Amino acid sequence: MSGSQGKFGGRRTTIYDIAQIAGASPSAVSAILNGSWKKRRIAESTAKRVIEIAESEGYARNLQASALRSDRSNVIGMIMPKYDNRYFGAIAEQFEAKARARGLFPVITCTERNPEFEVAAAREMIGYRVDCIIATGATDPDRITRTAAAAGIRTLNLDLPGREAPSVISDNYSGARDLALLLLDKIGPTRGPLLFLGGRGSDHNTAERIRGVRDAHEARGLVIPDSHVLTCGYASYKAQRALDTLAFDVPAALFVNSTISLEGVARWMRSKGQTRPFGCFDWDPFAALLEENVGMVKQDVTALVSTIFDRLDDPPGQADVTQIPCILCTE
Amino acid sequence: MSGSQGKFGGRRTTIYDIAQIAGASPSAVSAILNGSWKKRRIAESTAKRVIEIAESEGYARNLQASALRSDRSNVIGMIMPKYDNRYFGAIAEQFEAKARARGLFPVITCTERNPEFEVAAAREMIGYRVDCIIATGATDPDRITRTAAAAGIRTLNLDLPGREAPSVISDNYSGARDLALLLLDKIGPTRGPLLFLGGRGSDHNTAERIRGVRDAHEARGLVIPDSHVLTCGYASYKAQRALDTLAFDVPAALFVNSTISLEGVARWMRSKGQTRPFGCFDWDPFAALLEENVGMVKQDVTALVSTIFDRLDDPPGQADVTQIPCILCTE
DNA sequence: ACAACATGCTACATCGGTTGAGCAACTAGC
DNA sequence: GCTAGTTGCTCAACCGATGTAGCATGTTGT
Repeated sequence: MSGSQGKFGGRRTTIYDIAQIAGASPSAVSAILNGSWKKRRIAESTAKRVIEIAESEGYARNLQASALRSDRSNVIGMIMPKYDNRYFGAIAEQFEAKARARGLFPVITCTERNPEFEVAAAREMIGYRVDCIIATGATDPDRITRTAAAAGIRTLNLDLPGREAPSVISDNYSGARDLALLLLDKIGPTRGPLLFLGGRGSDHNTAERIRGVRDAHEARGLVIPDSHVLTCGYASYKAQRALDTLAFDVPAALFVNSTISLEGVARWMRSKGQTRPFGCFDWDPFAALLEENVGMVKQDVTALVSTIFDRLDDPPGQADVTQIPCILCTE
Repeated sequence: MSGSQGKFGGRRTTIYDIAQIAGASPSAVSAILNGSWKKRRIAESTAKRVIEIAESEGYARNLQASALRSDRSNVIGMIMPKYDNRYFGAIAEQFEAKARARGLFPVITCTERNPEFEVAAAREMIGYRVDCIIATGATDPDRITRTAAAAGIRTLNLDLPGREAPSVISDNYSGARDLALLLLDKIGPTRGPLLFLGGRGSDHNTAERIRGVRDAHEARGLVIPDSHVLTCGYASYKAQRALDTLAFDVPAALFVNSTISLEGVARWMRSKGQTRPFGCFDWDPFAALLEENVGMVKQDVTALVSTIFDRLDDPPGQADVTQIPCILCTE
């Protein structure tokens, strides 16, 4: 009853098998089963017969062979850093849904924020002759673009921009400025400046968010000193350690650059018995419920992903950046 | 500067191109570039020369062609329900890491807990001739197994067991029993029974967890009536609605069957201004920090995934179930 | 000097679809 | 009756990599 079926994989059904059974030629069967039969003037009766046989034989088209011959794999690849937060999880789900809706097979691979893995993953995808690669939150998107371009494969950047391919990203500046204003107004003008925590100083989004936070301070007649900008990386333990080893008192409120860093902040608050109102540039349903939460900036994943799929159609050779507004979630 | 490289994909380099440049035959180049050249008596000098040319030409082996010819795709597929929680996110990451460590290319696809999508995804993977499919948390794993078996592809079940392929799952019974005992002891014997909330009554894991919760009650001289077992599904709004429309007072403590359901519980507590200690069979770093949290059962993802990869090696035709102990996280 | 063997390669059929070219058979038009 | 056009199919050359069978050489043994 188990592990039955043709012993060792008992050779899969091919178009030749079906052609034989149907008394037709392999070409006809191929055309019928890939849908191009109407253009090839094949009688509807033949098509019906072949389709029925294919179904009853459990035929599954060999997509490797198909892609090899037609030079269109119908696979779309996505490279992303992690699956461990709601933002990237939501992107993955949306990406799959949208890809399928377009008749493409989605392949996602996660590269742990390691530029070497990013290029390795791109190479692998090139090997499978994907039609397009979307680099999400890539550390070095342009390197991916160049690697892929050498094989004639186009790339698009999501979440973090590159200079050599079109990018779709959030409006980090405005989102961060609005959240910082909210925080500053919450604690009152005399208790600033905020502490900015998390992310990489070298990455575009973090830089833009810092700019937003800076301008928010200025708008309230404050200045955020460099000592208050801790771009300690994304890992949660790094944020916790940064707070633990801070040379001055932890400021009255925190601007946290991702939920991952926020994990470290929350652990710091627990372990020290301290508490600070915070805002976070990122969203998580449970983090939103924490007492100390003042507001979270949720990136508009649906808009980001549908915009990137729109870009899929337009001619290659561009490298513009599209910014999508964020959603500020308070309470 | 952008979109350069051979106009429209300017034909990718093949072994024939390299053979020509190196003054060797395509067979030699093939053998050299796929590593089998040592067995094929090819001079090291030739190998070095070819490898250098391949590198400088940016050669990427066409894995479609390779798989077609050799009938080994080196692709391993995973079907999973969602990416929207830490459990599945962690499984995805571990799966990718382990697959890569074995030289396999991981492909994950998410099916929204829809049995039709599950089979469609399996078919697609069969089309790509994956070497193996791992069905994670599948609604109907046996249907996937049968579909794949018809094409000579083996499957393994993770998280939810099937009857027709080997399964690796958590020890749901013990985990749930321990957590229920913790909750009952927390609120004291007179304030039971608990309310069990979330999941599908039809799924094996939920049934086992209910059995554990039942036995925990019994061990404390209590009985949990059927009215207190609300398997309302996984979506968070369903849990919230179930609490909103409860015909009796919400019990003193809640046993929540997943973090997704817990989102609904947390929202209910906020919206009603009510509060209840809860335990959750699932783990999330922020949920763990909620005031009302008594304990969370964390499934041992590392053990689950490495065990499933061990099963990959043993002979087909089995359908045993391996249970992995859970980790109870308190505080 | 010649068999016996090792060394380093090449030729070619093959995997399973795809697709342009082309061929019968039949119908319509004049 | 003959050409032109349509319909319904088949032929065969691919796509790029793989691996078996085999063919020149060079080396050793007697």
